Amino acid sequence: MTEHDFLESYDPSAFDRPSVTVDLVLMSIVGRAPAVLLTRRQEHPFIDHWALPGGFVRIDESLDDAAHRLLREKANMADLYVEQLYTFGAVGRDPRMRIISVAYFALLPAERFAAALAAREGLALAALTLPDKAATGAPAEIRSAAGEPLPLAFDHAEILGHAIRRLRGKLDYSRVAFALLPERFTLRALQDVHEAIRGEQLNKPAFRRRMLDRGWLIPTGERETGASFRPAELYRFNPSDKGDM
Amino acid sequence: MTEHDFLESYDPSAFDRPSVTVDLVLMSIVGRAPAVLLTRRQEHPFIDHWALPGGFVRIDESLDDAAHRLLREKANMADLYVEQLYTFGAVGRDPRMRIISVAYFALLPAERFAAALAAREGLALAALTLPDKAATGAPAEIRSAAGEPLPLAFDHAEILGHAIRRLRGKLDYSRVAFALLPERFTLRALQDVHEAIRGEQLNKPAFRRRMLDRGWLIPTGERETGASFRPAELYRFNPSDKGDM
DNA sequence: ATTAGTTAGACGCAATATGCATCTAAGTCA
DNA sequence: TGACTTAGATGCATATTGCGTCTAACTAAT
Repeated sequence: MTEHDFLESYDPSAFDRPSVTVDLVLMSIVGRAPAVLLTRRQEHPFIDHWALPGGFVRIDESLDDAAHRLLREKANMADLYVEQLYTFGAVGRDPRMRIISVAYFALLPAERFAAALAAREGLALAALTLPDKAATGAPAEIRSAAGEPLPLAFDHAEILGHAIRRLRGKLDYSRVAFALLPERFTLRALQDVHEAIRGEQLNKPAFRRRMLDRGWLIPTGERETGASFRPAELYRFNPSDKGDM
Repeated sequence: MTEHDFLESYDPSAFDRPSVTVDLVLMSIVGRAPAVLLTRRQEHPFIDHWALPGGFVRIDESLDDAAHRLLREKANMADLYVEQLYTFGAVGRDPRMRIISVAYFALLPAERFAAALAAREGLALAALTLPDKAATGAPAEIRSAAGEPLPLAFDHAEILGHAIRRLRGKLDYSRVAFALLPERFTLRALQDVHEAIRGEQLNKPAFRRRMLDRGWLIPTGERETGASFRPAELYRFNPSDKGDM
C-alpha cells in the first residue's frame, strides 16, 4: 500500500469498536404455520415491544458459543438444530449505539416450545408469514396468537424475513424439516411441515414417493396412537452420510 | 429477568468489544477453474502469507458499505455482484486480539481480474478446489498459478470453503453464474462456468435445454468472433422479475 | 476449390420424475 | 354393523433428464 493509499484510507473513527450481539430466531411449526419465540422488552428503546431474544457476545467466547449460551439463558433450550443466519450491521439499527448483530436460527419440534414458555416470564409465540410478492430482504409479517399484527423492535422483522427464506431454501436438500419434528413422526406430519414452510398445499402421493425414494426415512414398524381413524406408520430420520446438513 | 438470572448472566468481560472486520472473497472462473484474489501480507502475524483482502469496519458505516469501500480500496473494483457470506468469530482466529470477521463474496468475469492485478502490487490469483469428501465447514484447497499448495493466513481457507459451497448451492436457482460472465456470452461459456463450480462435466444437450427453457437467456442474434470453428450465438442474461437473486 | 478438423446446435428416444385421480385398508364412533 | 375419516397403494398421462448421433458452419491446410 502506498503512503497515499494509507492516508486516504486512514480514519480515526475506524478504531471505535462496535458492540456485537447475537439474536436468536427460535422457530417451529405450530398449528400448521411457522411460529417464532419472542420476548417483551423491559427497557428502552422499544420498551414493551416484542423482540427476538439476544445478548452481547463476550470477549472470550465464539459466536457459536454465544448463541448456545443465550439459548440456555433466554429460553432454557439445549440440543437444538442451530445455524448461523446472517449478520445485520446497518448503522442506525439500534438507536443507542452501533450494534452489529449476528442472527442465529434454531429449530425445534412444536412440543418443546411449551417448556420454554413455561420456564420464563415475558415469552410468547408469534405466527410468521412472508408476503407473497416479497423481494429479497423484505421483512416478515408477525401476528400474535390472537391474530393481530405485532410490530417488532429494531430490525427484527427483517431478520425473520431472512429466517423464513433460509428455511424455504434449505427445505428440499437438508434436514431442517426433521429438526422441526419429534424423533418419530408420520409422513403426514412431515408433509405438514413442508406445507407450512412453503406456504402451499402439496400433492400427497407425490410427496410420499419423493420422501421415501430419498432414503432419509426409516420405518419404525410402529403406528401413531390416539388418532380416531386409521393410524399412520411412524418414521425416523436417517442422518446417514449427509456431510452437508 | 429475575435478579438471579441477571447476576448469573452478568459478566464484566462482556463489555469489552471485539474488533469487526470485513474480508472479501473476490471470485471468478479462470481457465475453467474457480479462482480467488489474494494479497500478500506485509505484516505480522502471517507475514508473507497470502490472505483475503479485508479491513476494519468503521463505526459509521454499514457492513455492506464497508464491503464496497474495501472492494474499491483493495482491488479497485466497483459494480460487482456482492453478497454477504458468513461471519467468522472463533476466539483465537487472530492471534493479536479478538476479531470477528464478516466475509463477503464478490463475483466478476475473468476479464476484469486483469485490471485488479495491474492496479495494485502484491495481488495474485489462486485456484480453488474443494476436496471431494468435504464435510460442511471443511476448508478449501488453494493452489498458486504454478500449482503448488498455498497456505493461507488466519482461517481464510475455511472462509473459501464456505464461499465455494455457497456458490454451488446457489448455482441452479440464482444468477451467480451470470455474474461470472461478460454481458454477452455463449452457451458453452455458461456451461464452463457451471462445470467449474460443480467440479464435474455436464451433458451438453441437456444443459442447453434446461437453460433455454428457464427463460433467463435472451439471444442477441450476434455470434462470437475469433473462433477457428463454427461461431456460437451470443446470449444476454434476462434479469426480469426474479425478486430473489 | 476441395477437404479435413472442430465445435455449434438440433433431434430422437429411453429412462426417470412428477402431478393427479382413484381405489383399498384400517381405524373410530354412533 | 355401517358411516366416516385418513393412510397408503396403484395406474396413468405428462414433463424432465441423460445421452448418442446427426447436421451446420466455420477455419485452415492442401
